[in-house]
Amino acid sequence: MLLWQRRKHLDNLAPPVELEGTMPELPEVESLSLALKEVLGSGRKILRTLVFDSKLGSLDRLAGDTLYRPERIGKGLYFPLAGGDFLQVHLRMTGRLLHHSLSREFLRYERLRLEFEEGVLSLLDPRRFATVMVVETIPQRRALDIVKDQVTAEELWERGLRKGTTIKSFLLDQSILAGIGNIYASEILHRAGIDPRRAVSSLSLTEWKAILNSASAILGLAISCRGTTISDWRDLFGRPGGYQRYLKVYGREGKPCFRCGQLLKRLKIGGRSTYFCQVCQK
DNA sequence: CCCTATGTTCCCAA
DNA sequence: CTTGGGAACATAGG
Repeated sequence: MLLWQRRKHLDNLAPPVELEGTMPELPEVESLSLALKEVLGSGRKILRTLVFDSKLGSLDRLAGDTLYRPERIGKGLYFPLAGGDFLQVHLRMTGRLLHHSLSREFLRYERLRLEFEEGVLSLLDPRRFATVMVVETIPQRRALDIVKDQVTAEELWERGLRKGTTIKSFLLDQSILAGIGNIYASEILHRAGIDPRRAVSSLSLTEWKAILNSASAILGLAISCRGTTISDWRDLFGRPGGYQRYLKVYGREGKPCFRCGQLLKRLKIGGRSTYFCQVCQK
């Protein structure tokens, strides 16, 4: 409300248009990245920048610069700028990007708008956790990315031997494996038949191969579905994703396992809800 | 009022 | 040094 009033003071746009928020993991951010590559082509000049939330800091220097197709690193997006810097975007819990042509309407939860000769790129974020900043370099030391890199079971097994945590927490550790979030971690372990409470150091090489196969299949399918829409995820053009119909355990506490019929359990691991089947996952 | 939430960071304790 | 717990960020929905 405050944002809208401030916005209204700045410019003379129509009242807010209602649009929902999001919550992106690797497949969702990858879907945005692929769509942005189409939209931005070989680079698009930013005609005007509108910042509606002072939490984002000053992004004035973007106006007049050229925005190029982004690279996804983990759950983050890095857009090269003509000047050699990068625009770093992380959507956190509820951030969302929308490409549209509603040049005169202020969108609900809109925090940032980049205007191009054709179209508008907006950041929408109800909870205002998303971060946008201009940085000089992209991260050099990178975590392993199951979609972009040739990750082997051997290297994960070896990394896991030295850790004193659970496989669930290990999969969510962004400094080791980039991009896996809370939904896909539960799904990956169910498909692999691994109990999320297992000590990561106890996993065999064979079990790691199962986890890696599971992760590749699930993340790949989720990308081709343009992500998972449980409540309100939408892609760059406002369309829902399709992976929700493939979810086997996430959000299904007390419902029967599709594989064995056992009622699914939920517990907290590392402070996050974790869904699994006591029978299928050992 | 209670609880939950697809993420990350920070402080503190074991 | 590591790990986990809890709080924080801020808002909506059940």
